[in-house]
Amino acid sequence: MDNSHDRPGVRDVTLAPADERAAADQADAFASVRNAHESEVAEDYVELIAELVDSNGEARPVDLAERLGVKPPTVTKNISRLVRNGLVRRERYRSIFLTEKGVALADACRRRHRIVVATLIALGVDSETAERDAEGIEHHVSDETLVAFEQFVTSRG
Amino acid sequence: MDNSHDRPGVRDVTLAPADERAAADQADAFASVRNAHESEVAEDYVELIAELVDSNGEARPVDLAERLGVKPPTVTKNISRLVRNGLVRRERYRSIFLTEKGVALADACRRRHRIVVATLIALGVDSETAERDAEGIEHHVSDETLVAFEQFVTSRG
DNA sequence: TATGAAATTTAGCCAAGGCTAACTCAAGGG
DNA sequence: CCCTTGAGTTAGCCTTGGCTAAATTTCATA
Ligand SMILES: [Mn+2]
Ligand SMILES: [Mn+2]
Ligand SMILES: [Mn+2]
Ligand SMILES: [Mn+2]
Repeated sequence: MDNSHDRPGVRDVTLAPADERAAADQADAFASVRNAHESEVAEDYVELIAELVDSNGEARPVDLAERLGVKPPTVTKNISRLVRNGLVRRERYRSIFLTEKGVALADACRRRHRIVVATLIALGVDSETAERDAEGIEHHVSDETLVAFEQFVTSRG
Repeated sequence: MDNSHDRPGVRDVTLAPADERAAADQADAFASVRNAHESEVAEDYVELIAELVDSNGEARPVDLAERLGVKPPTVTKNISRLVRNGLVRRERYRSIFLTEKGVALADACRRRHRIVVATLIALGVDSETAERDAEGIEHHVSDETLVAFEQFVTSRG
């Protein structure tokens, strides 16, 4: 299929690698998703810790576990990773608090969460479903897409 | 802390269970996300297998690996799970094909994928970013949200 | 202040989904 | 017809993030 006349200036040479390019782009997209997965737990935890600190003055593992729908040992294990990554501070058998880095991440996540929920609602999704879907969607919304969402929700009262 | 008797209006009766309700809803949302994660690989694989069969007449593990950005042994292992779940058919050292169940899932996933991409583009996201973000977002879009997306993209030419 | 309940952590299990190294198989060219 | 080469698989490793059971610690209160 010779379509070199379709795009003057673009030679057939581009055709063979076009497939490879597409494959590479697709691989990149999948890699991005896998990458996002690695940050998901961290993001949800710091977001939730920030919420609990705001409303309760502290974030207890037992409350995190209840809100996340997991068992306390799971929280302990995941918190250890957050400590390793410098996102939270912990004293044994006591509550958990965010480091500065953790606060920064939490703020960004909360903002993104709100914008995603607002966008879904603006698109006609009911608020319960919006909240539920947003919890997963948020982690895959790039900065650029977030800007588009923001534009959309603000540009309509 | 038993304050069940000093109730000047709403405070105690509604607040205590309201919190639990909110916590339970939140836990449900997180559980949904974890659940979606378990289907993600299956969805991406059958979607990709369908695409490869359409364009190449067959889906070879080596091509799946290239498109997914993973190594061949990873594909082999994941395909084994898909076989276990009745989504694909395989003869050793040969190509992979979808079962009826796999075709059904692939069709649904491809449709959803297209709608999510179209929605992002309609919201002003450029098509590369839309494609990239959609690869992750799609798995967290509920049926109801998908309907809203569909409405949105069709109701604007 | 002693004790028991609740919270937290530890230990040890599991499945998913990545990887590399090494092996097996299929197929085409010489 | 063999042999090389590339595709596919197997074996075995790792991390993540779930779980249960059991140990440990804190804290309220009797
Ligand atoms: Mn989330
Ligand atoms: Mn969130
Ligand atoms: Mn996907
Ligand atoms: Mn997809």
